[in-house]
Amino acid sequence: MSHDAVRQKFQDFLAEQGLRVTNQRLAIFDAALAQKEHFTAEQLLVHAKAIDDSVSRATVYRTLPLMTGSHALREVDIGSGEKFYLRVTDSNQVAQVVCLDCDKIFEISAPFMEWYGSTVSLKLGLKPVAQRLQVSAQCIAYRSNGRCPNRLKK
Amino acid sequence: MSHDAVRQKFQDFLAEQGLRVTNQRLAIFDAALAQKEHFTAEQLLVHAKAIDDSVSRATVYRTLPLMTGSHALREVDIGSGEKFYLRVTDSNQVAQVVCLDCDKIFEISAPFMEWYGSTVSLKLGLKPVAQRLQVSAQCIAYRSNGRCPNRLKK
DNA sequence: ATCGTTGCAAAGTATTTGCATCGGT
DNA sequence: ACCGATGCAAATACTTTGCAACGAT
Repeated sequence: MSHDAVRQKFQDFLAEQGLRVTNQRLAIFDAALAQKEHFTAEQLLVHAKAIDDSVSRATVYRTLPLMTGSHALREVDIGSGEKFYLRVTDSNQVAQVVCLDCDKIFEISAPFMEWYGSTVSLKLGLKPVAQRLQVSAQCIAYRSNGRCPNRLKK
Repeated sequence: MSHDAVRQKFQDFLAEQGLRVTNQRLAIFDAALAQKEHFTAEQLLVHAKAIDDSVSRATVYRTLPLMTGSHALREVDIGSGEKFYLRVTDSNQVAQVVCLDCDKIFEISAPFMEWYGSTVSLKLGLKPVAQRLQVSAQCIAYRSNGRCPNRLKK
């Protein structure tokens, strides 16, 4: 789906919910969709401010649930204090592999997850809503020579 | 394994690390192992205080990593702000099913998880350390008649 | 002209830390 | 006696919220 189509879908979502289409919301939306990798609320604020300087941190936090609610973004929680977000491309059947050395998050497909969630939830009398699988791992390269090929920060 | 055996293992772990066996650490340990269900740091503080009133919040937070490090407890993060802990009984190959209606956490076995973690991590050049699978679901009973059989709070 | 939306700063929530004192070894 | 461990309160990190001004419909 093109950017414009996804953008339109977001605007339709806002309309359906009786919410207004504001410049700030669109700036945050465009900034979010431009990200190729996982990003935090704080990083999104910086990029959104570059588009529209009037965007505030509060509005970013208030807009993120709207974007996940309209399925434009997916929330990725790796249990590290802050939450990450990622543009929705394919399906929800993805797992995250988090490198403990370089903090990089890899997304990989996990086609069996949905089946598993359904099977197990129904057995408990529950209706599955979402599932997530996260693998924590360490760089083999880092272990052996002290350098992590994917290292970003620190 | 009996409580005494696990307790001894914890004390051995402390000794190995050059750490001291204090009354506070033992009170926190005993309180944690007495819990049958998932608990938070705050809940653990209450129970540990009942055993030894001198236990403080800071010591609970400082002791939790020691207990997970010695594999007496397992950390369970459901992405809800606070972390949960659970006594280790069997293996690590368990997944959590979280009911969005009643906040109850069900633990279920997921024997394929470890295989999956290894396969995928190695493909990325990573050494798997841990994996977790979490399914979010809703009570079917609650959806239909407004009551959740497992409801605890709220 | 409404009434939802915004920015700001203050508040909230979960957890961590500095420091003087305490207590295991 | 040494030096790690503790309680307390302050600090931190991320996110949420109250409120008066703003702006989309």
